[in-house]
Order: sequence, then structure tokens, then C-alpha cells
Amino acid sequence: MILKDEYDTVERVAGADVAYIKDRAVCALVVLDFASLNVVKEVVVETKVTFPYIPTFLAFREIKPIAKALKKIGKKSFDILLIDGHGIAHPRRLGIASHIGVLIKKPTIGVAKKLLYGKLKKDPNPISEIISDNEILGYALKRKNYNPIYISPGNMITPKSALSIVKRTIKNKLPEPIKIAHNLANLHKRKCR
DNA sequence: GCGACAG
DNA sequence: ATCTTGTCGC
Ligand SMILES: [Mg+2]
Repeated sequence: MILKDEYDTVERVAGADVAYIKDRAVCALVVLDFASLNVVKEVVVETKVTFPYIPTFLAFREIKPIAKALKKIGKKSFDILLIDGHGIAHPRRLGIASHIGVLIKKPTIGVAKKLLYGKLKKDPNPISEIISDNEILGYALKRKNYNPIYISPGNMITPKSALSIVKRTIKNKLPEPIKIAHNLANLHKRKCR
């Protein structure tokens, strides 16, 4: 894991999420133009579920479908990848965003809807650092009347840069890449039933 | 030993 | 995350 900024231009930001149908996982991966937030590429893949959900081990459950989607879309089609789940804001500093970042050797950022590890330095409205052991793991952001979201580096990026990138992709609560990937995965699921 | 616990 | 329609509120 590299916790420094290891990227230059950010023109395309990707987002991934996984939905489930019994023992099948549906992963949607979308790539957006960072400036316009328009979708420029998207893929949906399916795999069989091979691991149960166990808190702190989410990566073992979702890495298969996400890796398959990454292989299909091409790792060169984006500069940074946003993952639904935590990065280093994790008891072993190795959440799913970090796991995937190390796997593909690219910058990744974890964006979660609930806090798993660490404490907030202050009220998250409008923003707070996520702290553990006197170290900044990431940030909690609260917008409007929405519940807060939690942002932490996955790989090859600092907490501050991760916050900056994610902020610029937010329209309402969730960053667009994550929101669109989530919707696409669920649409594919509905269409199937 | 008890409680908390991403998706 | 999932089961599951309408409904309240920004
Ligand atoms: Mg998810």
C-alpha cells in the first residue's frame, strides 16, 4: 500500500458497486469524465458468490465480481477508482478499497455509508476527520439533511487528496460514480427478475 | 466476558 | 446486502 499521491492528471474517475441475487453477484463499474461527470464507459458482470459477508472481511466477498469487471473495462480507462466501502478506515488499515488498490496498483478511494472503525474528531456537519491512534484515517462528510458518508484512502492517495477528489464528484449525498454504479447494478438485477 | 460490526 | 409499495419530506 502506498499512502502518498501517486498520480498526475485526473480526467476519468470510476466507481464500482455490487448487488446480489441469491448466490450470484452483479458488479457494475462505471467511468465518468471528471470535469463533466458524464458517463463515458460502463460494464456489468456476474459471478457466483464464494464468501459470506463478515465485518472487516468485505473484500473477500466482493473482490471476485469487481476484479472481473475491472478486467473487462480495462484498467487504463480511468485514473482513480471509487469503491463502496472503506479504505484505511479499517481495523487492519486494509479495507476493500485498499485491497483492490494494491491488486490493480492504481489509486483507489473508499466511500462508505457507515463508520466501521475510528472516531470522529467533531460533528460531521459539514465535515470531520476520522481519527484513530492520533492519526487521520479519512473524513466524514454530511450534506444537507442526508446521513454522513465516510471517505478514506484506498491506495496511492492521501486522505486530503481523497477528500478533494470525492467532494468534486458529489451532487447530493453520494459521489456520482458510486451512485451510478449502484443504480446500474440494481437495474441489471431487476431486469433479470 | 460484552458489545460493535463496511456491504 | 436482501425481502418489499406506498408514502413523507427535502
Ligand atoms: Mg455496495
